[in-house]
Amino acid sequence: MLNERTGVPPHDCEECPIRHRAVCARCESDELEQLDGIKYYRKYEAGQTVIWSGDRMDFVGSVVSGIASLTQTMEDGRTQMVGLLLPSDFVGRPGRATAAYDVVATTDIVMCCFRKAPFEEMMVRTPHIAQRLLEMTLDELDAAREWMLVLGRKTAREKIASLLSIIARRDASVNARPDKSEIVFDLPLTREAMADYLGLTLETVSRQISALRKDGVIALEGKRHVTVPDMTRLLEEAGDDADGGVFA
Amino acid sequence: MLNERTGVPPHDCEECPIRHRAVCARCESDELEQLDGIKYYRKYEAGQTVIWSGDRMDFVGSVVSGIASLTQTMEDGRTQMVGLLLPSDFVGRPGRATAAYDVVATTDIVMCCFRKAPFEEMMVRTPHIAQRLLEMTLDELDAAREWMLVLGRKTAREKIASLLSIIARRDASVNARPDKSEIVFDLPLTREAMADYLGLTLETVSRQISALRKDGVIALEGKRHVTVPDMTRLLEEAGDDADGGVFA
DNA sequence: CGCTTATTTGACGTTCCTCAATATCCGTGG
DNA sequence: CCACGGATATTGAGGAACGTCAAATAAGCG
Repeated sequence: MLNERTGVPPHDCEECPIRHRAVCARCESDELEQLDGIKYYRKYEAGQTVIWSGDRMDFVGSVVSGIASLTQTMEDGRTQMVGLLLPSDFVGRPGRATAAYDVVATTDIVMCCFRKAPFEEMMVRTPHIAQRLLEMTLDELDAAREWMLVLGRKTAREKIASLLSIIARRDASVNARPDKSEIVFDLPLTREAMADYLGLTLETVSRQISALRKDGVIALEGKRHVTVPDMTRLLEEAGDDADGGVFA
Repeated sequence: MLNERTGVPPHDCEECPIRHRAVCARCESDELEQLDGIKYYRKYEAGQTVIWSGDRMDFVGSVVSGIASLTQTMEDGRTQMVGLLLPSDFVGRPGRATAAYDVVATTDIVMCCFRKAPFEEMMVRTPHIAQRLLEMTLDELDAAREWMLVLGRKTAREKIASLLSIIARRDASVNARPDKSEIVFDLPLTREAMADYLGLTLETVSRQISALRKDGVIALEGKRHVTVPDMTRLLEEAGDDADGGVFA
C-alpha cells in the first residue's frame, strides 16, 4: 500500500537498496531503528526542484533512486552544476540552516529524508553516522577536485569524453557484462544539463558528441542511448590514464 | 633552541597560532597531550614539494604558517590547482595510503605533522577530532564547489577579480583596518600559480591584471603589492553579489 | 652591475560562444 | 494509427575570448 501523501511505499531499512552505501551504512540495527523514527520518504518528478538555494532546510537525506543535480546560478543566469547526486548520495549539511545550492531532480527520484534537528542530535551520539558522513564527504571532495581539473584544463572534446567515462563507469558496476568489452548505457542528462556540468554551451556539447560519434568513439541510438565499443579509447579521449579503475 | 633536524622551534599547543581553527580545535587539554605525543614539526621552503601525488603518506598534518597548494597534473603537463592550503588547513586523508595530489609550498611553510597510524587510531577514540575534521572537510567542499563556478562559468577578468577578492577577504580578517575602506595586501602567488588556480595561461592573467589596474579597480606597487580602493567594485567585477560576507 | 627569473606586451591563431535555422523526439488528441 | 505541437537536439556562419609563440621589460639576487 502506498503512502497517500508521498506516493512512496514505506521501506524496511534492511531491504533498502542503499543500505550499505548511504550515510546509514555503518549503523547497527538499533541505530537503524532510531533513524527509522525520524525518516520519511519523498518523491520528486524529473525537473522538479527539491530545494532552492537560500531556502531554510528542515531536513537532510539520501537519494534512494534516480539522479539529482546540485547547481549554482549567477545573477545573470549563468549556471554551473557542482555535483551530481546518485543513489546513496547525501543531501544537506548538518549544522547549516539554509541550502547553499539548488537541488533539482534530473530524473524521477525518491529521497529518504531525516528531520534535521533530530538527525543532528543523533549524529552527536552516533559515531557510526558521523564517521560515514566524513568518509562520504571526503569522497565528494575528491570528486569535486577531479572535476576542477576537467573544468579548468580540458578541451570541450575531453570534457565530453570525461563525462561519458564517468557515467559509463558508474553503470558498469551495475550492468556489468563480463562477456562483452562493449559498454552500453543511457544518458541521464539533457544536453543542457551536460553543458552546465562541463562549463560549456549546449551547442558545443552537441557538436562534440557528434564528433565523437563520427570518429567511432561512441555510437548513438536515439539521442540518449550510448554504446562505447572500446572503453580504453574513450578514456584516452578524456585525457586520462587509460588504465586504473574498473576497466583496467 | 631550534630542533636541528627540522629547523623549527617546538611549540606548546596552547600557544599555537592555529590552536582554535585546525583539526585539533575542539580538543581538550588531555587530548592535546596525546596529539603532542605523535606530532612533529617540519619546515619547507617556497617551491619545495611537500608530497608527490601517488607517494605513500606516512603522516597527515596541518599548515601552521605559510601557504601551500594542492595540484593535479595531466600526462602532457597541463596542471590545475585544486586547493589553496592556508594556515590551519589539513593535509592528507585518514584511511588513504597514498597521496592523491601534489602538495607544493608556495611560500615558506611550517607544518604540524602527525604520524598517520596513531592519528587514525586516535580519531576513532576521539570524536572531537573526527567532528572537527568533518566540519573542515565540508567547508573545503563548499570552497571547491564555489571554485567550480569560477572555473566553469566566469570570464578571465571575473576569475582574476574573484581570486583577488578571496585573498583580500582572507587578509582583511587579519589586517583589518576599520578606519580605511581601502584594502591592501600582498599576492602570495606567482602569475603562473594564479593561472594554474584559475584555469588560464599566465599571459592572460598578466593581461587581465593590467586591465584591472588600468580601469582603476586595483593599484599595484611592484608586481605583488595590491591596493583595492573600493572592495564593492572588485566584487562587482568578480560577478558576485556585492553584499554579504566580511565587507557588507 | 650583470645574470637569471618573473612579468608584461604584441601579433596572430584556435577554440568555443552567439545567434539563427532546421531537424528530431515524444506525448497528446483526433 | 497518424498528425500535431512543444521541447530537445543538431548544424551552420560569424565573432569574441583566450591561447600560443615571440620579444621586450622589469625585478630580485648575488
